[in-house]
Amino acid sequence: MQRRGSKGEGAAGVTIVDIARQAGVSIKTVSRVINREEGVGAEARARIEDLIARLGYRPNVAARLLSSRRSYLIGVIFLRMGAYHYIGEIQAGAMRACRRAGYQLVVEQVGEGAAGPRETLIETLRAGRFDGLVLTPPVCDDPELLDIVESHGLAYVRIAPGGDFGRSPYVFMDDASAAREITDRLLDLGHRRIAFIDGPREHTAATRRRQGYLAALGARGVTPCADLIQSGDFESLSGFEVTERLLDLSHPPTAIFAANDGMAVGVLAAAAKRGLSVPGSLSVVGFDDSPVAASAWPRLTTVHQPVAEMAEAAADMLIDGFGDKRFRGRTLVRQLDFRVVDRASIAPPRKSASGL
Amino acid sequence: MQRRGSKGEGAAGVTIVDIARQAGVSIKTVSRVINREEGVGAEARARIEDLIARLGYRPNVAARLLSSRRSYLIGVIFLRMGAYHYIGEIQAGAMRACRRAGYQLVVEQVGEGAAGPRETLIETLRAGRFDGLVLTPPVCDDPELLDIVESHGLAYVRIAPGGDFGRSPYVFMDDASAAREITDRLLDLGHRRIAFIDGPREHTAATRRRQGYLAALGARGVTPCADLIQSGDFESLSGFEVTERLLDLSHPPTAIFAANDGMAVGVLAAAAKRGLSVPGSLSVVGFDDSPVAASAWPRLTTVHQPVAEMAEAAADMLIDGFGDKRFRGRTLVRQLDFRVVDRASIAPPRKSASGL
DNA sequence: AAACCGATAGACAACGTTGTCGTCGCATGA
DNA sequence: TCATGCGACGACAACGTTGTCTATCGGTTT
Repeated sequence: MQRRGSKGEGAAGVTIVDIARQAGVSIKTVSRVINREEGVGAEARARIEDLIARLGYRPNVAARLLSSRRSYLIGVIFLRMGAYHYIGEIQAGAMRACRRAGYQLVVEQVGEGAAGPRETLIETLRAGRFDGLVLTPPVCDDPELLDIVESHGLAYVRIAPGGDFGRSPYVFMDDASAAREITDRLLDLGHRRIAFIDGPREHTAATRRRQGYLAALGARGVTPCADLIQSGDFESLSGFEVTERLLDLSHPPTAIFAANDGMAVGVLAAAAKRGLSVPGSLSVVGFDDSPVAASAWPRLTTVHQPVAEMAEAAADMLIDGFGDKRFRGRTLVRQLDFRVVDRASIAPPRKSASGL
Repeated sequence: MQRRGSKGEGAAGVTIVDIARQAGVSIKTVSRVINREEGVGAEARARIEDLIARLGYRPNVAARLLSSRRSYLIGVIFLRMGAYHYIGEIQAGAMRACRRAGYQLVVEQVGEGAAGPRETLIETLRAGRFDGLVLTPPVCDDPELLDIVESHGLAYVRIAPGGDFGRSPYVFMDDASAAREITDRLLDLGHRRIAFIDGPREHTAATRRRQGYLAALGARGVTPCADLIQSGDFESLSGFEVTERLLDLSHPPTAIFAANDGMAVGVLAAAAKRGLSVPGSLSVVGFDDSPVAASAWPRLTTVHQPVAEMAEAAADMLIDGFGDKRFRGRTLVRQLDFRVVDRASIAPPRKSASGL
């Protein structure tokens, strides 16, 4: 039928048949070696492994899929990919895990264009054959989408889900502790009037960050002042506007903690507009360690989320799970550590304000 | 052999055989319809198409690949994915094209970890079966990597390559014209002492931007002053430092054009530090329309690169090319339009300076 | 009327692997 | 001595599609 593709490469096109013939065994035996199955003698195994290495043999993914229904494909699902800064890191992390285990990573985006997330997800799942899925926020917080995935009988791991924790394996970071720790930084410097800019309600991580903030204040006996807790929508403009209100207060804050970096940049902008130096006259911290945090001015003190590591762990859990009868009933959870990134946007409060 | 997977879904698992049986034709005829081949009567075709739609049949990717060597997989190759802000847009764009044509997008990263880009690329190409590749900078500017791709006989399209233009199809944006146009904005406002902050030498786009800047000055008869052309490294800190030097000049610039947004933010910071209002006392423009540009203060006037569109066009070219005997000898090029994003960081120069 | 044609369609093998089942040789225990 | 069991391995079908080759049919040309 088809001619053997005449690649410019020597090694390409080696099949299991070639190995079998040269090793003087059946293809089934070679298959057993590849898949680490029992029932192959030590010397035959050694001979075959040596040949595989020498000829640079790689199993044909398609044939494998066709025969065994395992695709060695893991999908990462995003909602509107352009919008999030962390997608590169997620992919990089997931890819590390995939490559280690001989898997490939397929990226999919749902909810772009005319069709809604539901439709595109169904379409995606039908078209591609995935062994498992890594679900990112906010996809992983939509019960309806989870239903769809489950109805396809697909294994999946969520990254930083907002709730419904019993439902599937997931990886997460302790937002509350991180928020508490970065608030402590401010407290340690002597700040007492610390404002908090919340995120949108549906973003449950923002809520956990607020709780951490409150816990830190509580632990030092600082009573949180309602005026100082304002809500934003994670966009920098909201950070800007809220800050204007905050600075107009009769007794303005000496430090502002924004629940994400985007809003923190807005805080910086509002301060710049008023000629208020940061961190001299106002300290600012963000959350996420997004790229803007590093290029903002001054460089933003923030919390680094181990995004790549979370994705790597998620993919690892998925791959390990495949051996395990597809997660049957087990619920796995992995927590990863955050890190406070000390940069240049915080300093002790000016005397006048700190005195009190 | 294997039992038919008992999916929770009705439609999954429909094969070409089911369609053929219900339509009362052979599987080959169905195959012809799917692949838009000739030789099927109108009514048979209609009947089959109807069945395909009703049963929600999707060709099995693996079987197709195995049989025809077309994988319907397009790879996008990045170098260190975490590092660039535009990767989400690139993927989103490429995915649009893929989805339209029934392809899937596989993301790959080279040069991460111990192994160099060379090794990981070879490994990647050997493991995955791609129909074609979209190469992003700086991968697409490494002749050695291009050699590897070519030696595998793979079709590829480059996005914004820096040189070696005859070598393959590519898509690009006219950096020079864009730089010229944004410089004209400044000139139109009356600025004559316009500084330019260059990028790192290996970044060929920076060079083209500088040429555009020079061309704009030349067209108005403004002689560029060597003092006003300084080099940076695309990081915001370098923008800050260069600006300090610039502002210390006996005859400082009234406007600064930074070759990317990151450095432009640094310019803004340096101005803020000196209490120089932007755009009142100093106009600033950047390039790229990266996320920081929109959230900086004041919001940065910059050039929007059609990143998503370029990726979409690249994937389209690839897919179209497959029909065409794999690009045999043809060199295709597509140019996409930039757009100057007018925001709040430029204004006419103060009288004292503009007079001259 | 014979020969030929193009349009339409089907039979069958092939792609490269894994799953199932069977066989062989040899050691073990009764 | 003979069944019994076990470890090592092979034969063969199956996965779902496409490529190649061949057959049928109605109409046109000679």
